[in-house]
Amino acid sequence: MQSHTPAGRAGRPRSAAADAAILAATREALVELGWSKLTLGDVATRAGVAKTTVYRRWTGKSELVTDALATLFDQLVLPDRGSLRADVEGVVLQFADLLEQPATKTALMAVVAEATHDEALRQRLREKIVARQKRLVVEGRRRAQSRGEIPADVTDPGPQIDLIFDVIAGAVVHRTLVSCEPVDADWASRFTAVLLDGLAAAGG
Amino acid sequence: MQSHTPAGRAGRPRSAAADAAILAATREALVELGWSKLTLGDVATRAGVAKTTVYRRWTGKSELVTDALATLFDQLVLPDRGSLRADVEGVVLQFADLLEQPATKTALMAVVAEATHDEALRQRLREKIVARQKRLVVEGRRRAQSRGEIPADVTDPGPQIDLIFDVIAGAVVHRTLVSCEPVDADWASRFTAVLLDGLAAAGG
DNA sequence: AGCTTTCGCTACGACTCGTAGCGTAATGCC
DNA sequence: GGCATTACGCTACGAGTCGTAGCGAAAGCT
Repeated sequence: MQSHTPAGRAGRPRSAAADAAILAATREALVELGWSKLTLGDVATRAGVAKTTVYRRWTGKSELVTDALATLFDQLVLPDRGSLRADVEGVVLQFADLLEQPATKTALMAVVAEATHDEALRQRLREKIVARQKRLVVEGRRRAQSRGEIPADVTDPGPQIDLIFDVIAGAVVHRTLVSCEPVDADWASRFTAVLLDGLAAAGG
Repeated sequence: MQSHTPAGRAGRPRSAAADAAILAATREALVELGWSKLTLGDVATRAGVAKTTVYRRWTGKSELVTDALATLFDQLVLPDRGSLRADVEGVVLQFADLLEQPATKTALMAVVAEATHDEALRQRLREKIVARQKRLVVEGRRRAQSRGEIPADVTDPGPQIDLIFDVIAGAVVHRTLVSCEPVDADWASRFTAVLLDGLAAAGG
């Protein structure tokens, strides 16, 4: 949200129900209208609140959509499927499912586009989406190490984690949204094989 | 362009100079204003033409920006650096340079975002960008085969070409625009190693 | 020449923008 | 309970953009 209710603040507090209604209305409007035709006035009407209530909490369309998008990405989890390979395939398919949702794909690309010339929005995107989802890579690595599938870290794992994250997320996004081809079980299997074999051979 | 001059058509032909001026003005406006603040009226003013002239050739902002974007992507070539590994690193760095240009990054993401809910625009994107750039992968493979670095095709190479294209383009785009980290020589080297070793081990 | 099409220009109604002002509702503090 | 404070819904506003229409003039094909 744009502003948490300051602790010990006098006066009527912001309605949490209004926050939720606005975010839900934003996701709904993204599906029906897409980014460019989405208006904050329309979102307010759908949410059953006044337009001014939306503007009191978010400074603009970009910020609102970013927060609505974050609620969608937080659906992602890393189910334990028993092996590194199966875990990666699982997260690839799960991410692809998320990108199949019209609200997700429209919002993600539009926010990234706006962020290219808006430093504050870039920061928001990093905090609420990138940093939160990178946890999946960290967790997957940790699990694979505890299973003995990959060696424990000897050097700083940061760069490798970044590389893996960009390759997985980038490839899935690109195939789904730019090439407009489906990410099915076969593609996920072939992609995972290339990634894991490449990491094993190249040594990170 | 939106409409080629029909052959053997009577009357005054469309000005090719106006086409070029409009596309150049669009690239310029994308840099300064980004997608959401770019208006066709402003583009017309910058190009030194009337607003109606723009609307006669392109049906909307998305189509115009897509064509302006295609002129930027057509800068990409595949220099022969002597080995598959060097060729891939070269194209990765070249693509990263292209995405450093403000006009490219803003336009690419915005067009993809609009394309998620516009089938005609998706088609235009595939024709003018995706299909044209996939040639780089095809050419790189052909060269590597003629050098004997990889075996000649036994099965249909189509799926592998698609996979390679999405992994390369996706990873570079994601690192540059979503993670907002630079694609330098070190990253390109590590990425290329993972990709090529993975393809060699996984066998496509 | 004569015909056809494009060009620049102006104007138009419709829409969205983000903000301001009002009276009312809901809460914390005393 | 009463009061100060803040959020809320509503209405209205000027500014800006949208995409289109109509006009006379310019430019090129046959």
